[in-house]
Amino acid sequence: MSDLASLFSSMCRPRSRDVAPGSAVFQQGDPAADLFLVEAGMVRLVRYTACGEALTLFRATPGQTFAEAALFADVYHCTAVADVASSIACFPKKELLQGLGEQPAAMLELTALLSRQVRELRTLLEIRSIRSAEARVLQYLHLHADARSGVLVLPGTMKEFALDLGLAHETFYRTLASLEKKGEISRNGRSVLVCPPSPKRNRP
Amino acid sequence: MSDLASLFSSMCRPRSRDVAPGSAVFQQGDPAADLFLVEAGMVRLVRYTACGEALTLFRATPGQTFAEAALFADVYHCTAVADVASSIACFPKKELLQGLGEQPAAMLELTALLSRQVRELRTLLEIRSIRSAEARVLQYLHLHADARSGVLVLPGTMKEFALDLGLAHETFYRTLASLEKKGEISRNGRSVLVCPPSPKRNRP
DNA sequence: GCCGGCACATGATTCAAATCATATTCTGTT
DNA sequence: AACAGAATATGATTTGAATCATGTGCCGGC
Repeated sequence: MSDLASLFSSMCRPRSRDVAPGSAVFQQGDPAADLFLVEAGMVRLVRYTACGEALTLFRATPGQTFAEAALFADVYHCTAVADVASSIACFPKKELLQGLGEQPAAMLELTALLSRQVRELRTLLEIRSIRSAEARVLQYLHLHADARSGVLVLPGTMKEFALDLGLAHETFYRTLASLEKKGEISRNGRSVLVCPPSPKRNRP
Repeated sequence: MSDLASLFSSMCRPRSRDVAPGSAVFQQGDPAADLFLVEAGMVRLVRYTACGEALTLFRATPGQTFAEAALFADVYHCTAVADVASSIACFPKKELLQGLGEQPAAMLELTALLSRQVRELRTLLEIRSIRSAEARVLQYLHLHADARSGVLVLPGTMKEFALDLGLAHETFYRTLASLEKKGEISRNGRSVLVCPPSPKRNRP
């Protein structure tokens, strides 16, 4: 989604690194030296509480960057572990900061990207507070479908997608089927057409 | 939370503006001219879909900024309405952009703030995907309580707080009571002490 | 000081989504 | 081509949070 990846790549050449399943990319408290991009596999960010419990904060999947906050911190504030064998690209923080300092345009672009991310995340949070599975899915579709055509091609697998929506995948399948039966959408595999007509009035 | 407010204030003097209940601060499609800070009341950001339905994207409460994305857009991408009489501060986008351009330090600070917001929002999303009310509340408390003392003073009313967690307020009251009975926490009004002992191992 | 409204609190009931189970299709691999 | 594994899909059952109801106590306005 976020094109932090290409922004980073434009400013420094990353090193590639393989991570064995179960091993850590970095530990909470380590000096923050690099930012990362998942190329394959999955990396989970966890924080350990005083109780010794592990709390998952974020799951980074291929194409996603993680530890962006390292740019502005001395040490990593959480631990990154790979549950499955993964491949990641490492961008040295120093080089990125230097690049940003020299290229105000890049800095501005980074700020714009982050700002867009904030907006997107807030939207996701708002969607998550919709109780009804049907309303939630419909809301998401409406917000993300192409405004003109009403078409949306679901990125990744539907299973992952359901997880992003905060639904069990079974519920997601059922909901899509139900929406299609009601004529709210029509589907063709991963491609969904959101039906525009029937203007309703609801102001929650 | 976010100190975008003070950053903005340091760079330009805002105009204050009162908004009548039910009226709009700006409309989707209007030229993006200002960023805003809620001083009193509440402003709701909504987007209208092709179907004519209104979708709430975000609720800004006193102290929160909204339409920050206006910095990087030509037009507002959503509509801002006040359901109750509200008072807002308006920061001209032009002045902010100029200020940021002249003060690289301020730009860097803005970037850091946004980066922190992204992290916080991701954490909230991760918390929201925890099904069990008890686990969800406990997770939140662990993440936000003071690391040393384990103390957390709930901001705002408990009702609002429950909403942030994505729970019905009744469920939140019950959950707190249940956690206290189990000895996981102890409470004194809005001040909660998270009990640190009993190290457990769970890696979801 | 009285009253209205709201936060706080808890009990009873409902209901929708999670879960468990099972089957089919698809995809990639040997 | 045969196979394993995973995604897709749907049915049956359970569960736990939402909802409805009701009550208490606190605070601000009159």
